[in-house]
Amino acid sequence: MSGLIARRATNETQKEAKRDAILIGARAVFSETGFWDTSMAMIAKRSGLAKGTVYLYFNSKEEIFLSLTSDEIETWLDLVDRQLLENGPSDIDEFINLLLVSMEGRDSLVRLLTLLHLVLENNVTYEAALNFKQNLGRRTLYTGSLVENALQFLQPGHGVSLLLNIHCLVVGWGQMSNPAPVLKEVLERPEMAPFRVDFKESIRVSLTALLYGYKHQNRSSGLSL
Amino acid sequence: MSGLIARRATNETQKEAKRDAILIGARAVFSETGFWDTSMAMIAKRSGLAKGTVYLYFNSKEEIFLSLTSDEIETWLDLVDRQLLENGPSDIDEFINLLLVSMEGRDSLVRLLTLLHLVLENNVTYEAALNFKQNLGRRTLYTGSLVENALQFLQPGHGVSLLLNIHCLVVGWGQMSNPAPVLKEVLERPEMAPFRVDFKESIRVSLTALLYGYKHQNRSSGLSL
Amino acid sequence: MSGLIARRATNETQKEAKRDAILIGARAVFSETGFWDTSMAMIAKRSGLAKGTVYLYFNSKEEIFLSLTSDEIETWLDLVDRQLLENGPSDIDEFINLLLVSMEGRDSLVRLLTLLHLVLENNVTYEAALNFKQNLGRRTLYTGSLVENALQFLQPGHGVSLLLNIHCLVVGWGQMSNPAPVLKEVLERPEMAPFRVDFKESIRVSLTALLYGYKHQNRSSGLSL
Amino acid sequence: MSGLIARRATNETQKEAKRDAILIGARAVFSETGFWDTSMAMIAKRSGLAKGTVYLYFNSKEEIFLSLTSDEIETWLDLVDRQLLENGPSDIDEFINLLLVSMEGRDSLVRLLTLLHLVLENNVTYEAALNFKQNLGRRTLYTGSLVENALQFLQPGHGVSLLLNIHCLVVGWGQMSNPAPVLKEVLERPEMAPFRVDFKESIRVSLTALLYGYKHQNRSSGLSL
DNA sequence: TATGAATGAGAGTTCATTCAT
DNA sequence: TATGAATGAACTCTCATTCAT
Repeated sequence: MSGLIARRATNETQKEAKRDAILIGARAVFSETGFWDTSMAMIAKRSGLAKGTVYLYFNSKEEIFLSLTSDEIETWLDLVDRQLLENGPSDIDEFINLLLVSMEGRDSLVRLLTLLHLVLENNVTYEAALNFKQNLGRRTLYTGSLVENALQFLQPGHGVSLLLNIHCLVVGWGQMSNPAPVLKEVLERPEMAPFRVDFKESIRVSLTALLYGYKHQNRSSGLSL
Repeated sequence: MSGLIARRATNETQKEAKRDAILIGARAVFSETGFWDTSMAMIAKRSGLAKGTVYLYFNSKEEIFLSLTSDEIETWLDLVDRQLLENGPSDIDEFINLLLVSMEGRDSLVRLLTLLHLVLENNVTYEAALNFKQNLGRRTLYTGSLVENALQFLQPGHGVSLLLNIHCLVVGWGQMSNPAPVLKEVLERPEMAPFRVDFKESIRVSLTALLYGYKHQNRSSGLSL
Repeated sequence: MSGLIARRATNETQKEAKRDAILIGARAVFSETGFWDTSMAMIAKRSGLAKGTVYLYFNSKEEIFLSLTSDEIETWLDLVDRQLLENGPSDIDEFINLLLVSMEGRDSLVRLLTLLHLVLENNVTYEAALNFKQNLGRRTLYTGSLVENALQFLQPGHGVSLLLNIHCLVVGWGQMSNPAPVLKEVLERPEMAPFRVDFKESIRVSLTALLYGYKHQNRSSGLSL
Repeated sequence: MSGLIARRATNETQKEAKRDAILIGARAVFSETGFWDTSMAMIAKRSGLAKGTVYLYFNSKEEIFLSLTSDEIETWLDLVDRQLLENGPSDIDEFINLLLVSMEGRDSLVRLLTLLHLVLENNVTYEAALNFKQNLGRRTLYTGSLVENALQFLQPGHGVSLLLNIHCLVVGWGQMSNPAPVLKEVLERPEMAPFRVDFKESIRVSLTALLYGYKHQNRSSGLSL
């Protein structure tokens, strides 16, 4: 009996392993070749599977992307949660530091977030989109509540708003600080200095102003976020 | 007669007119079909020209996009400049109102900015990228200086930084508030309410906090942006 | 059943068969339409395959050509070898007869050789060129040694040189004796008589003089080829 | 009156000059880019004329090629004629030397001859082909007769045959000694040594054997060429 | 479940040729 | 006569997707 169950479990495990193999392969290829220039064939080859097999697990390149992004966001949120619970930052600067540290070495997350919006425009089924959004929605609500705990001046519900705001900043500054090769070359010209941007520093400055602004507003009035 | 586009452009003015015809066609197709799904053939057909003719004026779909974006940004900056000079907003809320009004009806600008970063990753020559950036760079520096005049608490050079910041917010909130069709459907579910976002309102809130934050910082200390 | 080409080639033999089907189709189209005016689409259609399928087996029209040429040359060399071993020609005239007989009905070989040099100028990868040359190189060295056996007055190594010389004559006279349609029409005019050329006869005459010349030189002196 | 004639003459001269400009431009582009990869647009640009203008003088790229080739062959034949008349070579080796010297620095002639046969397969009108062949035909008959004078063992009419034979050798060895870039790389491998070929040396060896062979045959019998 | 051969629509791009100016 | 803008057919090659094995 336990043998049977084990065998079933093993099969499930094997399927999970194959899914993971695809995701791992896809992550590697995306980061090397860029999302738009990678084909399903490349992902299959990198995963050590046949093209047809990949289609047994994902309906499209876009859904692979979605799954990958979901994982990366969750991992990051897990880390943020842990830090919020452990370190209990009590002021804005500590909170921002915590965030910035949590983002270190997560270039690929930034890249994925940057693409996310556009990837969702094609080849994504309702089911996949729903699943993605519900997962992350729940996850975000939870982290949002932790954020509200950390930053006492936030009104209820504004933890999530802040997270969305951070998402915007990450996407916006992420794009600007990771220009395409041609642009990079252009930006190296001396007159382009005002438009060269450092991701971490930009996030820090914007977020600092934003949070002090919120705090100030909430103190001086009941202005809603 | 002058309104007609010449069958055969024989001077610079007529060529400019033909270029514009292509840009107008392209804008229409981009907005209906989305950038990624429009082909040069579609642009040509919509402009009433042969495929080969389009290639006489632009090297690629991407360069058409760039030209279009450049035009739209400039038109918008022109408007902002005019408003700043005429209305001379003297406080943050007036400034933000001016900005928001200037953006009304400019959905296509938002859409273009949202794509800009990714479009630049393909088929754009150094020359095209340089031309684009230099034009806009100069333009932005000018508007930046006007902004500094309007918001006296800004340090020199921070006008441009603020414009970049606004760019980030526009891209970030623009993406979130214009979800792809599948996502839109998903977001209509009741539990998704916290993630439904209104562009104008979100920009207003973020920008307000950001600017009050800046002002506060600059008043209380010499903290650099 | 074995004669049929499998819908889907699942093993090496079937794949070889499909490759052959493409080559057969290509040969037909080349000879009807001429190499320069045939497209991959035409080859695909003639082979009863989809365009994409042809690309699974060959990287370009040029590589199909190369493969075809390689096959035809090898078949011809095989025949020459056999004849040399069986008939053991012992004088120049017998040798030349043997060669001429071996070329009968090989118009397509002549045509291919005539184009070979130019086809190699485009779309041929190093690998394809290397493979082609190594195969034929080995093959030629072998036949060259048989030729040396047959014509005792040849010095070691001169069998291959003679084969190259023959190649030159075949290409040169092949071009002249197979003029393009317009030229053919022009050559029919009476005053063009001196420039009308018969392939077989021209080869015979040139080769005879060439070989008697060699023989003479080698007898009277040690003059190297 | 003379003014009118002069003006007409000038116009004719100008037309001739324009024709020449095209030919000079074409020669340059052909030698840099190769015949197959040059377009009419490139020839026009290089000649400093508009595309349409080129079509006023030539019907196609191929006819430009033909005209160019005709010129180069004639120039070469002129040189050979002069040498034959001045130096009056009386034996085979002197004759061959004369020929080889006359070919020095004429790589472009060799290249043109190599392509001639294939170029004639497309876009050449009957008139152009006729004109080409008649010109060169006459020219060749004359040089042929001079050759017969120089090499006394040649029968009447065999001067032209010899010239055709030389044409064959030039084309054949010309192709082999000027391999396409890929082939060149392949031929640099050590095992390819037997297939590396020097144009001048190969021509000399082949021609020597050929002529001694002819001479020998004609002495010992009445065997026709 | 896994494979990878086969498909074929369609994208980008070029260029000989025409013809309004 | 000269121009060069405009054309559009044609070509190569890719790749998501299917499906026989």
